[in-house]
Amino acid sequence: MIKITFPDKTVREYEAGVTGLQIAESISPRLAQDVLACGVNGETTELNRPINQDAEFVLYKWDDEEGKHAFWHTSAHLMAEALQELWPGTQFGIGPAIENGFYYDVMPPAGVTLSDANFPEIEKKMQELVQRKEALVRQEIAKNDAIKFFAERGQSYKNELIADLEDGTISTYTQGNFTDLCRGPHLVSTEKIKAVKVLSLAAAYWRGDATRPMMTRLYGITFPKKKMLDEYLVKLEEAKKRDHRKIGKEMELFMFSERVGKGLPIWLPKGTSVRIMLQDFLRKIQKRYGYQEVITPHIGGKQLYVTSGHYAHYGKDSFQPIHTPEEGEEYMLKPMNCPHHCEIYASQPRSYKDLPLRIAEFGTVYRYEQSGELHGLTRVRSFTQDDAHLFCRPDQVKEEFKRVMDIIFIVFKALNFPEYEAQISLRDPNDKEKYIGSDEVWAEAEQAIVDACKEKGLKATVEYGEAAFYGPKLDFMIKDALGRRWQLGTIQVDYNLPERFQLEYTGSDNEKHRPVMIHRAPFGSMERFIAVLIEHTAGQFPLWLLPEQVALLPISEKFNDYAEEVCRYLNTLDIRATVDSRNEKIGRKVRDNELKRIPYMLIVGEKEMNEGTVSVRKKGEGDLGAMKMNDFANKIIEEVRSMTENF
RNA sequence: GCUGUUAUAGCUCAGUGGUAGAGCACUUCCUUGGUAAGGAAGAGGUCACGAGUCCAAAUCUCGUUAACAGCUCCA
Repeated sequence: MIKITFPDKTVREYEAGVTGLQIAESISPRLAQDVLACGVNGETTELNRPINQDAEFVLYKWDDEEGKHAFWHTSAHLMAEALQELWPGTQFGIGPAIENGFYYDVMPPAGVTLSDANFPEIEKKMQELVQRKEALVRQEIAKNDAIKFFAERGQSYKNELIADLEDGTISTYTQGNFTDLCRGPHLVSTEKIKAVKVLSLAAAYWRGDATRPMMTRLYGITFPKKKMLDEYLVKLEEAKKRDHRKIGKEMELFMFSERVGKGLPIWLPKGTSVRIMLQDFLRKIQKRYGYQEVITPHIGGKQLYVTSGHYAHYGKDSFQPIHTPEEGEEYMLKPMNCPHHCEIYASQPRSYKDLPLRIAEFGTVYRYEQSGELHGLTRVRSFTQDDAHLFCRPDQVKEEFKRVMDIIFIVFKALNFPEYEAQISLRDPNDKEKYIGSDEVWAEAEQAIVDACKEKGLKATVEYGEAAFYGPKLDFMIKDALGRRWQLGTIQVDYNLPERFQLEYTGSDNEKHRPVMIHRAPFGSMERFIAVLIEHTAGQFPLWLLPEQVALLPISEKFNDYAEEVCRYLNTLDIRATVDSRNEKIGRKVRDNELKRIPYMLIVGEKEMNEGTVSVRKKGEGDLGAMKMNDFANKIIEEVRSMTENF
């Protein structure tokens, strides 16, 4: 007998060799039906693998990441099986489960080109294969046998993968006639896959290497119930409606012009208004946290970037230098604000008593992003960072770091971004050559970040090898409407620039010391932040961010005067209201755009005029009925206050 | 940058070798005061740009530019 410990710490005894499925059956038949995979001592495995010794045990259903993962991973195999049947000779690369579904990189046989026209037949074949209720059979295989097996089937990509694996750790999974090199885990059989959809197709380099052949990547998603697929597809459609590029156009927030250039956003009046409100909001907080705002030029002498080291690193991959009529004079568009700020620091002698020095700037920078990378407002070639550089003593790093985290938390809270992810990026411990600075300072800085997160109770994933070459960092990520992750807030510790710019301060010991620099941007960039904000709110910004909070619609021109009067009254209370000029003639005509943008609409006619009231409609809530002007004004003031007072 | 797809009215799109289309939006007039009203009339397009094939190109071919999806990249 062996002891099986469940997550709630209860322990049950089973015969040695019991499988996860049998354990599930012993609890309830319903559970046995729903369960997809199980965890044994922290390792996710198949339900039919025997358990031979005492173990911590957990069952994974659809709602668990591990369950979904196994489900989609098996689905990837199913799709591969379908492709093999439809186009024999197809070579397979890798086919993992991803956040939403799975993909498989394949190389169709010569002469075959896959397109979305093939999706229906692939789906049909997958469904047909599901009907066969094939079991997935795991087999441990010796390296040489594996190589021979896949070589016989012409699967050279698989053999390249095997070459990197250690003998004794190699396994395959077979369902029907399809055998794949795979670590698992999988479903016991494909029969649970009830709904399949091939979503899209794209090219991807083999192993992400641009010098290697380009494979066809097929994305798909599957569900245990047909209804779930339908719901997912509806959700996808909904997400597309929230796309910031679409809403930005509709709301006239920003635009692009082919003649101005790709990746160069142009902020329209309404977008500019939102952006200024956001900047003012952050200014208010930064002032409280001891920041001083500066303004620096959009270009800098080439020597500035030679000094900073960016010229050597990125010179060729940036916008090229600007030349003046004078021979040999070169300027570069600034790709970041740090060097300018370093010059500010260096402009006068600094004492330890002056530190930390916090220099902030809404600095517009220009980066030559590859053309295929450009994406709405989230990836552009000219953007404005809500940048700041903190120059501090080494012993102040942790404290400053925590203060920056506070600001980021305030921002996320004020804008209602509860679902951010935090990532600590540290050095690759095996490749210390890549990084600048001594082991000690790195260890110290990394520890400071980890400690700061711990002390602030922030859950962050740690990624090794993701640090910048000049220091470790903490990034905050938010997902857009389609679940793509974008980095917004960032805090980075930098030992490189102070060194390169020979920055110093005089310590209490009357000796010169080198300050530590912290780069930080709570929004990341105004462009990206607003893009994500649009997608999260579907364009319905918080009240305090809006260009106008209230639109007044007179039912007919007879009531214009009353509307104007109400408007003036609201304005005296600092409530931004306007009579919608498009509706002066006929009050009923309301443009979709106005309805999308403005949270409150007041409709006035004879009844209201006589009673001194307004008919209130709130976006998303509909008709709130007639309200006395005072009551309405108080309601708005209360609403705005409740959102802003905690900042 | 790479692979693929796309580009027609302000917006969403149809048109696939033979005189440029619809819905919404816009302008004017009529009707109606009530939350995306109805009717009539009208304006708006070198069909992204440049070459080529053809009697004839929005349509076919090539190139350019831009956008979209994915890959690679992101100081």
